Amino acid sequence: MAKSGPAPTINDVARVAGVSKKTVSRVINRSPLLKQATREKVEKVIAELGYTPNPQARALALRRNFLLGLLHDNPNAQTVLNFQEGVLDAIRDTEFALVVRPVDRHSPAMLDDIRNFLEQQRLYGVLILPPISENDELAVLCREMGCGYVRMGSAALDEAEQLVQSNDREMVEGVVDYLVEIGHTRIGLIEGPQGFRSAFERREGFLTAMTRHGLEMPDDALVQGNYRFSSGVEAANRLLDQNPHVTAIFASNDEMAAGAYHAARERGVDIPRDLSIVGFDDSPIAAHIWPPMTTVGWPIREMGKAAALKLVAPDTAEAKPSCFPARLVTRNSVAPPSKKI
Amino acid sequence: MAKSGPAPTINDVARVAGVSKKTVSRVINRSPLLKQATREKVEKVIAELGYTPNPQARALALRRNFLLGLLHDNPNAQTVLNFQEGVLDAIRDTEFALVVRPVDRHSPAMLDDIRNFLEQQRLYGVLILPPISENDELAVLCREMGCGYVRMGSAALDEAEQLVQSNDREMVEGVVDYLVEIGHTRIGLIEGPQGFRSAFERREGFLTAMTRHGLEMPDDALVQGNYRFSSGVEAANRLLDQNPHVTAIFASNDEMAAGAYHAARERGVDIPRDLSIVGFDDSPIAAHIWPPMTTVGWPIREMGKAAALKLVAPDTAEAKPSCFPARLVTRNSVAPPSKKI
DNA sequence: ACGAAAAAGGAAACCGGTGTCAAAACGTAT
DNA sequence: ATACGTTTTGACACCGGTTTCCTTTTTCGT
Repeated sequence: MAKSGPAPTINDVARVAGVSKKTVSRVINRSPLLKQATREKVEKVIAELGYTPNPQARALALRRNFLLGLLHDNPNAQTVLNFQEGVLDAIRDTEFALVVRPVDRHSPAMLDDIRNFLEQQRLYGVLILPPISENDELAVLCREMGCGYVRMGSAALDEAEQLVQSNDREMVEGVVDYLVEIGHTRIGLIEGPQGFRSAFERREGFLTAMTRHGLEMPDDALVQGNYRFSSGVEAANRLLDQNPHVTAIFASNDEMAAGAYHAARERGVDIPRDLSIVGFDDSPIAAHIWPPMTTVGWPIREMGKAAALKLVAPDTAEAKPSCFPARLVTRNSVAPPSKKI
Repeated sequence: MAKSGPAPTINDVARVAGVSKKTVSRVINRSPLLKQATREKVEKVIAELGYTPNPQARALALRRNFLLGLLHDNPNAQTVLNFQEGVLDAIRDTEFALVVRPVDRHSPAMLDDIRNFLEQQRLYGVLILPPISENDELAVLCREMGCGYVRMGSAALDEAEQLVQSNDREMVEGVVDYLVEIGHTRIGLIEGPQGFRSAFERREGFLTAMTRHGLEMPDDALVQGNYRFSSGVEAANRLLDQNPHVTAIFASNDEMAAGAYHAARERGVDIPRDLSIVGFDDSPIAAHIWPPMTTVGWPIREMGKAAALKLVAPDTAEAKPSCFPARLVTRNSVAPPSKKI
C-alpha cells in the first residue's frame, strides 16, 4: 500500500531493483536498449513503490518544462472555458499541464507583465486567445523569448503551425445569403470594434455578400459596437433610429445581438416577426434568450485541442488543420420579413 | 541589451559579480545577513544580465513548487472565470502560477485522474470549486497526498483555513422576505439537485423563511432541477401546471431561472406582471435576459483571491475571512403580484 | 572455443538552484 | 597588537532527474 512519507525517488527504485538509476531512467523513458527482463523487474518495483518521476527534476535536467500557458482577455467566458477544455483534451494523460493567465489588454504594463510571466515560468509554449491574439507585439515577444506559441483567430505574420482559425468571413456571407433567401433586403450590421480582426472579417463577409446580392447598404445601417452587451443595446437603438426599415440585423457577436434583443424589446418590436436577429459565437446566451437566437457556432473546443497539439505534438495528424469550419445554428430569431412597409 | 542565447544562470551572475553562487542566492531571497554593498553589487549584475531564477531548479531544491491547481466542473463558465481572476489577483507578482484542471464528476475514474494529476504535478495546493468541492473523498485524497487545499462553498470536514463560502441561506431568506414584503404569498421554489450543499442551503433558507412568515408551502410548489437551463424549463412547467396560482418563483440558480423565463414565455405569462422570478448567482445571463433578472450575487472574485491567499499567504489579514456576503441585485423580474386570483 | 562487434548497464558529471557549516572579515575590548 | 564575538561569505553536498562516456556482458561468426 502507498505508504505516506516522502515520495519514492529514482534512487529508491534503483536500490530496490538492484540496478543503477540510469537504468531506471531508461525504463521511464522507454529506451529501446534494455533487456526485457530488466525492464520488467524495474517496472515491478516502480509499481510496488508507487513511484512517479519528479517533474521539477525532469524539467531541470531536460532544460524544458511541461507547462502550456493560456493567455486570454476574452469577454466571453464560455469561449475561454471551452478552449481550456479543448486544450485539456489534448494534454490529458500526458505530463503537460495548463497554466492560465488572464491579461488586461488596456494596461500599459501588459507586455511587461507577460514578459515577466514567460520569463518566470519558462513555459513550453503559450496559446493566445482573441482578442489579445491580435496583438502582434505579443507574438514578437514570444519569439524573442524563444517561447512557442499558437494564436487563435488571427495572425498576420504567422504560418499554419502557429494558428488556428475559423472561416468567419464565409460564414457571415452565408448568413446574409440565408437572410436574403427568405426575403430580407434591408439588413443592418452591428460590427465589432476597430482593430479586431474578427470584426473586420465579419464586416467584410457581410459587405461582400450584400454587394453580391446587389443590395444597397446605407452607411447608417452599419453601426459599431465593442462586443459587449451594452454596446449592442446602443448600437441597435442607433441603427433602428436611423434606419427604421431594416427587417434584419446581423451582430458580430452574441452579446451584442442580445443587446439588440434588449433594444428591440424596449421599443416594442417583436423578434422575429418585426425584426430578425442573427448573432455570432453560439454562446450560451444565444440558447437561453427568448426567442432562442440563430447564430453562428464554431468548434472552439476542437480548436483548443488542435492548438495545444500544434505545440506538444506538432507532427500528429490532428495538429495539422488550422482552419475549422463554423456552422449556422438556426433557432427562432429569424423569420421572413413581415409585410408592413 | 538582453542577448538571446541560453538564459543566464546563478553561476553566471556569481562569476561576473565575483562572489559565490550562495551569495547570489541570498540576494535573490532577500536574506538579511548581507552587507549592503555586496547586495547592491550583485543586484547590479543581475539587472545587467537580465537574470531570472529558474523556477524548476528552485522547485527542485526547495522540494516544493509554486503551482496552484484549480479543480472545477462548474457548469457556469462565468463563475469559474471570475474565480480564476480572483486567484490571479492573489498571485500576481508572486512566483506562483495557476494550473487549471476541469474534471468530470460523472466519470468513475475521476478520483484516479485527480490523484494522477496531483502526483504528477506535485502542486503546492489546489482550489476546489463547487459542485466538485462537495466531494469529501476528494478532500481526503488531497490530505493523503499532502496537498494543501481550499474548498469553495461547502466543507463538512474543514476548518476556516480550508474554506471560502457565502451566506447563501440567509440570502435566500432575504429573498423570500422581500417577495413577501411586496405582497407575494404563493411562492414556488425550483431547487437544485440532490446532494449539492448549495442546493440544500438554498432550499433550507427558503423553507425557513416561508415558515417564519406563516406561509404554506404545498409539496407541489417545490420542484427539483439540475442547475441547467433545460431543467429550469421543465421544472417551471411542472410547477405552473401543478400550482397555477403561484405569483413568484425562486430558482436556485440563474440558469434555471432563465429556464423558467423560457417556460413562462411559452405559456404567455408575462414577467414580472404575472409572475415574478428571482435567480441566484448574478451570472451574465441575469443581466442580459429580458426583463433583466433580480438575483443574488456573491463576490466570486474576492472569494477566489481569498482562497488563493489561504494557501500562499495564510497569515495575511486578507486570507482570514472565510465567509463572504452575497447581496440582492434587484432588476426587473419582480413586481407585486397582480390582482387576478 | 575465440575474438569482435553489439548490446546492456553503470559511474560520474551536470542541470540551477538551496541548506549546512565552517572560514574569513570585521569590530571592539583588553 | 591580541583575543574574542559578530557579521558576512564561501565550499560543498544535495534535490531528482538526464547525459556522456566507458565498462561489462552477451551474441555470433568462423
